[in-house]
Amino acid sequence: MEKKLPTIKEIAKRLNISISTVSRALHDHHSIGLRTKLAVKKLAAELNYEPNQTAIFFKQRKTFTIGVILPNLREEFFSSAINGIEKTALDNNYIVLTSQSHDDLEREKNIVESMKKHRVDGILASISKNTTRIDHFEQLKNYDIPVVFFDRVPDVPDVHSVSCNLYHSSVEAVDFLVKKGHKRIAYIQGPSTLNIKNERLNGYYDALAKNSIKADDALVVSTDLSTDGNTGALDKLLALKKRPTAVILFNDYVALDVIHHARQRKLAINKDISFVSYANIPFMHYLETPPVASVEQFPYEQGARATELLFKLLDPNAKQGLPPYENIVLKSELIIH
Amino acid sequence: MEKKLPTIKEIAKRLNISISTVSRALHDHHSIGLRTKLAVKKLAAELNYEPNQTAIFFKQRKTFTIGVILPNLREEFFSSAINGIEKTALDNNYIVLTSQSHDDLEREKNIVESMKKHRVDGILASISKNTTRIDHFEQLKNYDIPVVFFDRVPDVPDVHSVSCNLYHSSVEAVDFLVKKGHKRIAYIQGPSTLNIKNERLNGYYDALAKNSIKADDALVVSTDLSTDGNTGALDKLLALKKRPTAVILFNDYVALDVIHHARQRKLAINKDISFVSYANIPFMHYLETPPVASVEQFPYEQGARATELLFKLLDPNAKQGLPPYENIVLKSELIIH
DNA sequence: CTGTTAGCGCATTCAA
DNA sequence: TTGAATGCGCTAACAG
Repeated sequence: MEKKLPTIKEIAKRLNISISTVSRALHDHHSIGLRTKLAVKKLAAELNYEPNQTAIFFKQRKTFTIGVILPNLREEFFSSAINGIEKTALDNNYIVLTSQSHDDLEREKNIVESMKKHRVDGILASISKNTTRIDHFEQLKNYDIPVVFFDRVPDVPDVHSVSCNLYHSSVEAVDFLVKKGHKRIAYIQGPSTLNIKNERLNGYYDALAKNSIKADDALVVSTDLSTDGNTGALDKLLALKKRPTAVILFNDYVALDVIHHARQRKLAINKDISFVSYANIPFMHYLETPPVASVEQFPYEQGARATELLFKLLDPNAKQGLPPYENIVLKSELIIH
Repeated sequence: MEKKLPTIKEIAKRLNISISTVSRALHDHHSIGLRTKLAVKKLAAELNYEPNQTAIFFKQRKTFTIGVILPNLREEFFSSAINGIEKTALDNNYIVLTSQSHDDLEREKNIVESMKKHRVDGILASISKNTTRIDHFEQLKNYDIPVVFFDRVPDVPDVHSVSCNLYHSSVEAVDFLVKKGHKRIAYIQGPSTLNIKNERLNGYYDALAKNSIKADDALVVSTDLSTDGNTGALDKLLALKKRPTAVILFNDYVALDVIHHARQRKLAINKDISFVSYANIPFMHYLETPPVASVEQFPYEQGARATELLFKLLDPNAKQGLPPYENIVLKSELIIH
């Protein structure tokens, strides 16, 4: 039942010329007779000829495909990043193979293997929260598959990356809250693996010091980003004799759970307690009581920049002049709502 | 700088046997000597041999890749669908190429072309709201690329599809509101292209009749799904002398805008006005005043079922017994919150 | 049980 | 300006 698609061979036969002539004609090779060229193109159009990309991929050792590995697509942060990636990729005639790790390291490894098998030309990755070692990415060097990490980047020197520096916004966040009159400012941090550089927490501590507020270790709690972890973290803070009046949250998804939970515990949000968060996803605006401020991390730009960097790495000409490892750092912004 | 990966040729040379013997050994072909087989496998392991998939794709005329075309990934509805698709695909050793049409027909066409070029084995699609003709999908028949539509399916008979019948839930939704005491029940419908079968509206009208409520055309308004369209539709209803006390909304994304807008207009939600919606995305639970009920459309299952159907179409053995066009219809469920 | 051969569709080097 | 020949890595039909 196989349909037989036209090939250059077919065209060559019909025109009684050689395969290579057809190939050249279709590629507008300089040394080709106008007559034959036109004839070839005409017949090609008639036959509805289209080159078999799999053959070309095979021959060129390129698939014009980039793989994207990220924790999940459910979070608007990552779907925005995908938009930036897709845009840049499509502009370069590349196509995007996306796969979700669901924050599972084993899955992440499988995806890498699968993408390697499929011979993607390069990979963009935002690592899972359980990824501490990146051997599965490192091995790709043996296959000439460059990797650019974005947003969730591993804390090692010898990788390419695009990320957002959250330090200054973290300072601003505390400043903002202090200016609003808050003195007991808590902080709910994420898993340590995503926090290695600790920009958020360092900013938090530095800003407290700057504002002459004594840091209180009881005010810093952790979540594993699960709903239980998120609400549990809030509960811990609410159990303190001296409750915080403001809480800085690891990101907007933590914020969703925490704000929801605070409502259920009958707290008057923005009165009893105020929240600041990270990510600034548009969705939050639908909440009746969104965080009073959120740190914009520019997912679209991160995705786009990471893709551009990957293309630079993929370009054999430009490759020479590149520094061994490029680490692009965007500046986050505190957005007051 | 090209790294040279080991090939079966290389293995053959080193072992002084033929290429085909190596190939067979690696595939556990039955007629192969145990000694040679082990030797081959041993060397293959040592050399870190991995078959070049692009060569195999080329030879087998298969890429083990399925393309997914959908309006966007931002909506949790579609990212859930992707999860169902990814799961099923990965279980079958397929990989998923996803692309967003952003509800733009031209883009959708480009994606189809691009996927065709990349020789995906099959395509899953949820069409854009501007897609009225599906020639760009139809032509894929000439390339033996089967297409299965899901959720947003074109209203033509000769396609494979998986969708969710919303009629009964629509009736239930009205019944539910009537039972709650509502008599003026409005309906905000989506673009006509996504509404061809009109299951929502038919259910609405039938249920009104069943409950002896006279339908009022002024209570049925439309949105193009943009934020302005959504809020404008509500405004139209609020401008009526006799305002509705309940509104059924095309989907949860319309609901987000409408509920937000209603709040801004100082309406007491669930008191002045109540909402019922479609999609039942988990995100809505974070709202302080989510719709009182929502119709579950099972995106994950739709994705999974559509993928299974696609694999059936891809399977040359099973293909024989298939009906020419399969249209799987799931039953939606009204979920009371 | 193993080797030989051909070919998938195309690009490309070498000859003419 | 064109053609012939080669090979990319692998599978499989055929032959021994």
